[in-house]
Amino acid sequence: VTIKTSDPVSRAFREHGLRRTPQRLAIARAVAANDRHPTVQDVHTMVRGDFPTMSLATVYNTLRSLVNAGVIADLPFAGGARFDSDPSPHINLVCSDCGSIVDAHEYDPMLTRLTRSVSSRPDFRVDGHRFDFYGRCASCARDTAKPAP
Amino acid sequence: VTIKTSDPVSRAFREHGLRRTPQRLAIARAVAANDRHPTVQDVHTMVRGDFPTMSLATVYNTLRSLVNAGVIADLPFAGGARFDSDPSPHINLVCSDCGSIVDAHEYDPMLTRLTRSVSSRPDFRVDGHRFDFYGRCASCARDTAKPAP
DNA sequence: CTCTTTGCAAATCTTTTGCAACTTG
DNA sequence: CAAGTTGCAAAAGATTTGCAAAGAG
Repeated sequence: VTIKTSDPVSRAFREHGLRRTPQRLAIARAVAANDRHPTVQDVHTMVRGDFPTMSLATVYNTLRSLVNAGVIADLPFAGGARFDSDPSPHINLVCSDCGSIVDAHEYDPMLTRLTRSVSSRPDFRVDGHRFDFYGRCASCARDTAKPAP
Repeated sequence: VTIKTSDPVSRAFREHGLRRTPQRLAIARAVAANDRHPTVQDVHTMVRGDFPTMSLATVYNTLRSLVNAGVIADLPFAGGARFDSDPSPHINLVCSDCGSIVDAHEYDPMLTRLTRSVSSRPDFRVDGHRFDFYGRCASCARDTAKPAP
């Protein structure tokens, strides 16, 4: 299989010394191309089209590698982990009803300052972060507003 | 069993319409008295001294009720949930080595402003939050600094 | 008396691991 | 070649659920 060597995913693999197997690249690209914060199952489903024999364990292992390399971020939830293709500081708006997770970038400057500040603490060496708000997205709030008139 | 009716835990139960069974009060007090962000197992162990027959399922169910009522916050992690007796906005410093979670309150004013700001969004109804930094605590950073000289 | 909670066991789910065969660097 | 990966199946945990008995309001 010929593999493009110049895209962001390939570059990230190079920089982090990850082996560039077709499966791993497909998994990394699937997450990178998806801003819905997919679950492991989601990723497996996305990739299965091109790699029908790929096992769920491989998806788990690869996602773990990518998280350890800092290429993506994982967001553990009670019902299973979600993956965020953007590991830089931003807020996640998490809907408890429909499970949607939307990035809010309006607060990035504030969070960047905050991260810098916490990173300079002598008593803690920062290497990751997570900023979540939980609640109801617009459409779920609407649904709940007038359920049984 | 006679139950004090004036402490914060009892009050929270009243306000949220939770039944005040001895088991539930003990679980709530165990979490309230612990600032280490205990796991479900931790809570079970703490309460077993007084209630030897209490099952893990009861701990799970009760903690869920308390989270739903907003009395405590849960922090899902890959290895299981941790519980935070302080549901108000603050930063958690999570050590990836030893698993310690320490509250950092220096940033509370900033987070309170941030929370107010996000809460006023027309497209999202906030009812919870989570602000984590991951990395190494002082003592784990020290251990890693000179492992094999 | 009614509805909730408890305790125990079984069931579900998510995530990790052991291993042999196969690839990548 | 040597070390890292893949697939598959089994294992390990974490969390939930079904039910009958007990308890709270």
